[in-house]
Amino acid sequence: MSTARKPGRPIDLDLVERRRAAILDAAAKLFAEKGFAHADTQVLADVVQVSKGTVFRYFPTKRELFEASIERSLDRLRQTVDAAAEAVADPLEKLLAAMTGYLRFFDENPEVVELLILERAEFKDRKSSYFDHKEKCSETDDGWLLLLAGLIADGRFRNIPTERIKNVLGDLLYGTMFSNHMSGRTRALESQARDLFDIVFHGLLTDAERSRGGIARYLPQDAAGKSE
Amino acid sequence: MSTARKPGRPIDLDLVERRRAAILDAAAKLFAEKGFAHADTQVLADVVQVSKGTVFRYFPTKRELFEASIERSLDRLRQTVDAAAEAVADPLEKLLAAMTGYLRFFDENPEVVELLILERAEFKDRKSSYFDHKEKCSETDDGWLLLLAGLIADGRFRNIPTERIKNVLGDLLYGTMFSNHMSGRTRALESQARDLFDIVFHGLLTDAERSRGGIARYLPQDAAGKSE
Amino acid sequence: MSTARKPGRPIDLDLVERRRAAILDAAAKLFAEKGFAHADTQVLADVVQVSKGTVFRYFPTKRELFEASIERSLDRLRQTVDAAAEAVADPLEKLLAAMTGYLRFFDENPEVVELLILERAEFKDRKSSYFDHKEKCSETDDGWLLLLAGLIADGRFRNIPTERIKNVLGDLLYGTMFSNHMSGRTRALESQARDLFDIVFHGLLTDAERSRGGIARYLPQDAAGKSE
Amino acid sequence: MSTARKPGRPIDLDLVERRRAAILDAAAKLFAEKGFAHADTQVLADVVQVSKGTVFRYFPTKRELFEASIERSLDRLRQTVDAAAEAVADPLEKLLAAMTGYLRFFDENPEVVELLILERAEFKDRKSSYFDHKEKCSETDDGWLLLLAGLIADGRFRNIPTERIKNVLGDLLYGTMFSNHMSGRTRALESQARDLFDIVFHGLLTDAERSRGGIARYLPQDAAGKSE
DNA sequence: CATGAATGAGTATTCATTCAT
DNA sequence: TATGAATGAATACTCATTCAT
Repeated sequence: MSTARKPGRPIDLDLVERRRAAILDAAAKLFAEKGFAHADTQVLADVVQVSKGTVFRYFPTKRELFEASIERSLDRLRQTVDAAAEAVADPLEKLLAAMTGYLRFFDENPEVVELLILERAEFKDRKSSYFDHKEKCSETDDGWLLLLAGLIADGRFRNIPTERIKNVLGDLLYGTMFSNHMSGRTRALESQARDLFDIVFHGLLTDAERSRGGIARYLPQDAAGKSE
Repeated sequence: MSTARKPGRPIDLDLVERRRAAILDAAAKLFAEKGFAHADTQVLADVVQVSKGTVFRYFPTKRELFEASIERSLDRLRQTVDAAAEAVADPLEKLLAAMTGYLRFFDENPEVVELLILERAEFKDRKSSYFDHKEKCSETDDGWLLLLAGLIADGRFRNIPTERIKNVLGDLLYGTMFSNHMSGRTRALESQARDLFDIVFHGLLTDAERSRGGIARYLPQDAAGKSE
Repeated sequence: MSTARKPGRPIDLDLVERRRAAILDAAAKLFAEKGFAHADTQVLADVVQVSKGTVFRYFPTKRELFEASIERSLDRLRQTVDAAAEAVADPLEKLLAAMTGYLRFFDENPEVVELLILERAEFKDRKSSYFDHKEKCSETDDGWLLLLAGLIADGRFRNIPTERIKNVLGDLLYGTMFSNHMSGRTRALESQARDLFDIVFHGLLTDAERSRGGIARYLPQDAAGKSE
Repeated sequence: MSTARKPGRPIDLDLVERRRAAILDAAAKLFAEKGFAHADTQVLADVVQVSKGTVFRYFPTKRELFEASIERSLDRLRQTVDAAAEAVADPLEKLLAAMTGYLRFFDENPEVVELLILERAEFKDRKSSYFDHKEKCSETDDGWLLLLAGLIADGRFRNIPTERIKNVLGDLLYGTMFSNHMSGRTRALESQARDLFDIVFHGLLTDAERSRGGIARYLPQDAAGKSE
């Protein structure tokens, strides 16, 4: 186990990792294209140029293969979004960059959307990997909540509970992403993002309407939201 | 020989309609619970208390059965939303009521969300019934666009292209609905809706930040949103 | 039961017969086209413009319907052949006419060949209607044997057992008919018949070869045929 | 790494061939007995003592299994006939041997007749394998036509177009074979063959009748056969 | 008598998973 | 460790036949 090489055929530990990745990538594409049930492991094996037996050595069941490929995709999503956010310094700009990065990731990796759909379609028992992943990240890293809190403290965001902001933004992005994918929307991503951000950041109401009391007046119970 | 009555057993048209509905309702629940492939037509027949043959008399293929059950669900969604909107007169209130109605429908009929997911998972070739339905309704009835235009004309909504508003609100609701369903969120629907509306109608930014120029300053190109 | 008409709606006894015939004719075509299993009684009912129930009133099972339609076809075959034979007086000419009539019948009614094939394919237990029919006719009417005997007595045919002649001619026609149908042969029927008759009536051998002893010399055992 | 030997379980090519043959033979018998539709693949698998899955590994569809089993039978027919013909030297004797071999093959392998019938009954779209096979063999090998031409040149056969002779003999055998099978004829094959050959080689007519002009006088048009 | 809605038996095919080599 | 042959569970769909009206 040391760095000292043993005689004979070297054990290519790296091969294992490369092969695992190759299998997962091919699996993601195959699942996305064919659906879970119709994705034939034989086809997968052919694509990766290993035998079916080998695929099952790496992933003992088709389901585990599927879960692993979704996990890998979500890791890449997180990395992409984080990278986009880290490229800028200003908190608000960071938020915008992250949101755009999120939409762009799914735009460029449409098979990941399919995986999310398939997971729910096939494994209703299991909690969605997407939300599971999201939750886990939140537990270990409340960076976005801090960022939102900072924006509020700086007087740039209205005083809305940060958790709530996070939820609404998350839902908006999630829905936009799905919507884009499933409806076949083809608008340029950047332009679409700007329109969306304009509305959610500035709100739909005019200043006049807001000063008149905003939507609170129309909501069934007046225990509505009290902000700012 | 006088009347148009043909010989033989008369047809009970009402029974046909009732049975069709019973099959579709049972099918929706079964599909939602088991997924498309694992929903056994024999089980369905047993539930509805008819023979398998009868099920296939009504719907010649499992797929057609599925599509019909989704169609029926979407019709019910539309009716629910329309009814909610028509209960109030003020345009803004109408909009809020419709949005709440939408979320409530899926909250009360969670199997419909499953159907939407299943449809995409199984029939990637077919355009999503949801968006198809949406599109068809838009073609024949641009009521919501008119309502939005009215709100803008009245100075209550900022001057944003109505189509864009509709898209963003649609995506927000779509995402929230999915999100609620898949993440198992359990918040009271009314409370959640109010929080969501607060953000999207009033915006996230403070008045101070808005008067400073809003988010336009942070967006990659300044062709951003021009409001009010 | 007399010719005296009773009051009220007349019972159209003829209708029964006409309908029976219509069903059988349509059935023959349908069976021939689709095969036994794939011939749908519903389709048959639609064609004849009666209900499925009515079809089953006339023929209690699909199989009986099939047998009846084959029986009807074979009756028509017999009539056709008999008519052709009766049109001429000379015995040899009669024979030739009958054989030509046989081939022409199947040429003009190809669906009958299909029925013969289907019967064997589906009902291996039952004796072939064709041979059954042939046998029955032979029992009641040995006209062809008499005719052959006459030809021999007249010194026109070689002295071969008439039963044997009948068998060989029967097999030759049966095979030619099947062969024509299944291989899609398109030669004009008359020309083909003449070629065939030439060989079977005159034989393949030259006079020289015959006078040398014919084929008897080449046959395994010399108990061969002793003719003339 | 030196030899071409791949890792993993080696392939037993011989087993594959033996198993293929076993499946085809069992299939031929099963089809012949039950008919195409009623031949259950599970039963076949049980007979061959493999799993149903294995049967489908060898033949992806029931139909392909059927076609392969018919093909195998026709290959065996050809071999049998060729072997019978090659056992003798004299052309005429060769012809007689081949014809007898043909009849004997079907006598000893009655299931092959059933396969031919089933093929037509089930797959009306496909050209009959029998005639297809026959055609293919004729294309590559006109041995029989040459043999007939030789017999004519030698003054043993009348001068009839060889193609025509081949057709008539083919039809006669085909019909005799079917006839034997379907009518349940039980005569000793050799005896039957001799009777048949006697007629077709020597003809039905007496010398006297032939010298009087043969059948040409009785045929509708006198463009009949001109022989010898 | 006629109708046609309802029944339910019968079967090819796919593909994850195992395991002998 | 890699291979790929073998396994067998699981399921939509058709259509003859029945029978209530």
